[in-house]
Amino acid sequence: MGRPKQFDPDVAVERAMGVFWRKGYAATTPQDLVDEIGIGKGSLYNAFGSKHALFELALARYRDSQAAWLEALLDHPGSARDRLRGALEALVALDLGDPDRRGCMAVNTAAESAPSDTGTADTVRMMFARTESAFRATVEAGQRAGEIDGGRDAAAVAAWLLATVIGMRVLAKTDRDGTQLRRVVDAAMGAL
Amino acid sequence: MGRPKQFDPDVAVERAMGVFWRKGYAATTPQDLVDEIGIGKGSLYNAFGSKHALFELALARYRDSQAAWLEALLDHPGSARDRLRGALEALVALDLGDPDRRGCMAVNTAAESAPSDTGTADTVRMMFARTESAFRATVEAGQRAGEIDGGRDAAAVAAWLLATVIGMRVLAKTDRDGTQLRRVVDAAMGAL
DNA sequence: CTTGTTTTGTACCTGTGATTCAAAAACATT
DNA sequence: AATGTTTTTGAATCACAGGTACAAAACAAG
Repeated sequence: MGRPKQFDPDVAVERAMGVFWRKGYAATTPQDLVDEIGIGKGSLYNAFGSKHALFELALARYRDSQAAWLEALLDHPGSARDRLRGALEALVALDLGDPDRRGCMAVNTAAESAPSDTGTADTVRMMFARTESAFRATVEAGQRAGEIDGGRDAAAVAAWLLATVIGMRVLAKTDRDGTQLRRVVDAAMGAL
Repeated sequence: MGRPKQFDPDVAVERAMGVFWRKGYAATTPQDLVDEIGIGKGSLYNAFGSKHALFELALARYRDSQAAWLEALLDHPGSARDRLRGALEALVALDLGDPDRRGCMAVNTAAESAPSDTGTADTVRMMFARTESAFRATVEAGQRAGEIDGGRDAAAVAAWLLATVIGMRVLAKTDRDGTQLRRVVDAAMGAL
């Protein structure tokens, strides 16, 4: 059945994800990719077809891992408010801990490519929808537990939390010391 | 004093702003720019030096016009809450009214270029700071008027409003019918 | 009307982006 | 060992990005 691959495509997608994440789609060159992945151009195009196809794989992988990460965080034991605060603080720590300050790959992609690239826009929308759903479930749990005002529209609160998080992840790219981000978390939790 | 320019540099910067705004920095070519501005390449490079220099001018123009627009909105008569809601709704209308769904050029730039391009990152930070200041002044006015809880940290609330707006402008690029955006406004005002 | 200055249009150039191709290499099957 | 299939390597391709060079053109000053 032919010569076996000398590299793991999953690893290659993951490395590609790192490059696209840091540099953005348009600014990433095939040379950047082969340098990072450690394979030849022929192998890359044989395996993935095009830069854009590889990007879609990388973005889908980002979406899945990121969404799972957030969902796991919100699924922790504890009160709904604590879980929400914990998730926001974890996001702040994640963004501030990244020496490259890449922010969120989905947000970056939305800003760079949507709506002209409908394929990636769909993937981004999908991730936003998953995030919003996770927030909504937590908010509704908080309402049932009496921690959050039941009169509020949970769907609207979830959309607002999503917007807050997206904004934070953009701010993470320009905020140097993180005070701005921490303020956002405090004010958001105070407003909840 | 030499041959006079056959084009208005201000108009040229404004048109360049439109192209960069729609396509992003990396994806915009000098050819795109001369096509849109309607001048030759020689004139473009003679007048502006480089693609990047022109981008900085375009971004600075965006920052000034956008910040002034928001400040004027928040400076309207009426209660602080009404002014805040009015500003958010105006932003929603602005974003949904754009057939290209370009969102906010500063946000797009932050996502695409910060923090690797420190020059543009500074311009973006400057615009964020102006926006945050305008929000803060409005929030403080609301606190003095008793419309907003005086116990809240106005700076934190302003940062949180900034994050909310940034998030909305990213969502504007993927949200098709605008229901998501309107929900964000409702929930944010309800939480204030 | 000459001179000096600045702009303009066109041609040009170098590098690289994205992709393809040919041929050799590494397997499985028979 | 011969064959068929798939991958790898590395060169080659082709267009275009980003910018430069230069001569002609359009002005002001004297």
